[in-house]
Amino acid sequence: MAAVDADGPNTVIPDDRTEPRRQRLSPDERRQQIFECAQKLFNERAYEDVSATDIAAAAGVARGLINHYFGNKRELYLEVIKVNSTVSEVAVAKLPDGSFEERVEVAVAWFLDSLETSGASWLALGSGSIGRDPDLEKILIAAENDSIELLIDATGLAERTKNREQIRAMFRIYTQLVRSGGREWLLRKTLTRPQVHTLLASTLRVIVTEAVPAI
Amino acid sequence: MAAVDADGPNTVIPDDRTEPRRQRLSPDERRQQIFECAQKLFNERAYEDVSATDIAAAAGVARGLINHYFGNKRELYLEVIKVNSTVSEVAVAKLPDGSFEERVEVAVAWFLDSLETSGASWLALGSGSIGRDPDLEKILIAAENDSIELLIDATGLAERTKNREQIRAMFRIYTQLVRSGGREWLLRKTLTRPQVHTLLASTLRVIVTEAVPAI
DNA sequence: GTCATCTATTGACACGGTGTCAATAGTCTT
DNA sequence: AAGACTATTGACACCGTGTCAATAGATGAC
Repeated sequence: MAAVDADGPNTVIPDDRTEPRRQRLSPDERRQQIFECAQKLFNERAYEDVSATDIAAAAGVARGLINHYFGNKRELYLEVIKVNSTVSEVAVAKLPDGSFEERVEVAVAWFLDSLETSGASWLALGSGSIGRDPDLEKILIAAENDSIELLIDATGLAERTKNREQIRAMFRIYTQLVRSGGREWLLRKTLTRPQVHTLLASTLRVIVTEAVPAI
Repeated sequence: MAAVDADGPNTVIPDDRTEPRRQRLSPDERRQQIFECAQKLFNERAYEDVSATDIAAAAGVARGLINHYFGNKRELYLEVIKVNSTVSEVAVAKLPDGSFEERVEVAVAWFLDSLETSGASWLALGSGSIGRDPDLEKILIAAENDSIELLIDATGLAERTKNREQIRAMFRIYTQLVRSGGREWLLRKTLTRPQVHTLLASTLRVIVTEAVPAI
């Protein structure tokens, strides 16, 4: 336990007895308050390391109230994840018109650029501490979704509405390749940027020309 | 609770009373037997969905015996993971002499096979407590290294001693592709096995034919 | 201002999971 | 066949979850 301790609620109330011991809020407020406490705890520790009792204590509330508002612990957790994972509306770089190969080159270069500039902390977690820092992780997930849309644009698959979810899945796989490629280049320094670039570009091409058509 | 039910042991013994109700085995045998039951269950379901009681029931044994032999449930689980993710030398030996394409096909098929059999135990790795558990992490890194050696063999790069560490790096990147591909196939179920197979095979080919030579 | 009503909130309960440990009962030795 | 050794058991204590009738804070009526 970090900040909140024995005494209970986040907003610590002095021993003033003007406040009733039982603080009654509107359902919306209470739900929100519990949610925020849960969010904080789930961001600090893993799911199984956070007990409903912990959340209730942090919110200064009886454990049963959690079930009343969220059904069960898992549902609360999923709601936290959901909110954490919502895609931020970040403007994605506009890709130039050009041949397929050119657009792939530009997309890969863009990936590596953004890795280089803003990716130091981003890469750090992938290797060892992926569950440790969910704040970073949620940014990652949002970035991943953005990346997928970028890839769909870059590879000219935007019109293909048929098996969109499967195409997304393939690109989601590919983003992992980008991530681990960046790790070898920037963190372990086993590969140079051109080497990683070659690897990423050729795999992206082959995914679009062979794997996607196979859907 | 799938196959084995109320009555207990895997090797069902008829109501013949010649067998003592308590079957005493050598520690090695018993340990092995419990281990195999645990392995089966952990491959079918996730860690938290398999209770020690389930394992004990499957083995036809008192629950306490699990703790006696393995300490606690988590240690037993780690041992299963360790064995599951250890690449058997058999697999390497099975790589046929043949064209490059054939060997790639076999290697990819082998990867997917071992993913499929490892099944649910693989689930816990990506989502859950990876950074939090150094023991688990160590096991996984070792397994990754084994996979890399397998890939070097399969792709006929064993002789190439020149930039060995860079080749390793590229295959390390590739193993992440395998991992996330498996996740889409087995966990998210967004892709079918043939689809993932196509993706993995074509990317592996292109890595060897384009990315590795570029070193 | 007081009362009645509504409902947010509580706390005790049942249940299931885990790890421990003294007691029990196969098996092996002599 | 008796005794020693130890594999195996089963009950116990503890912890976490979800449920639900009871409780008490707030709100509106008068």
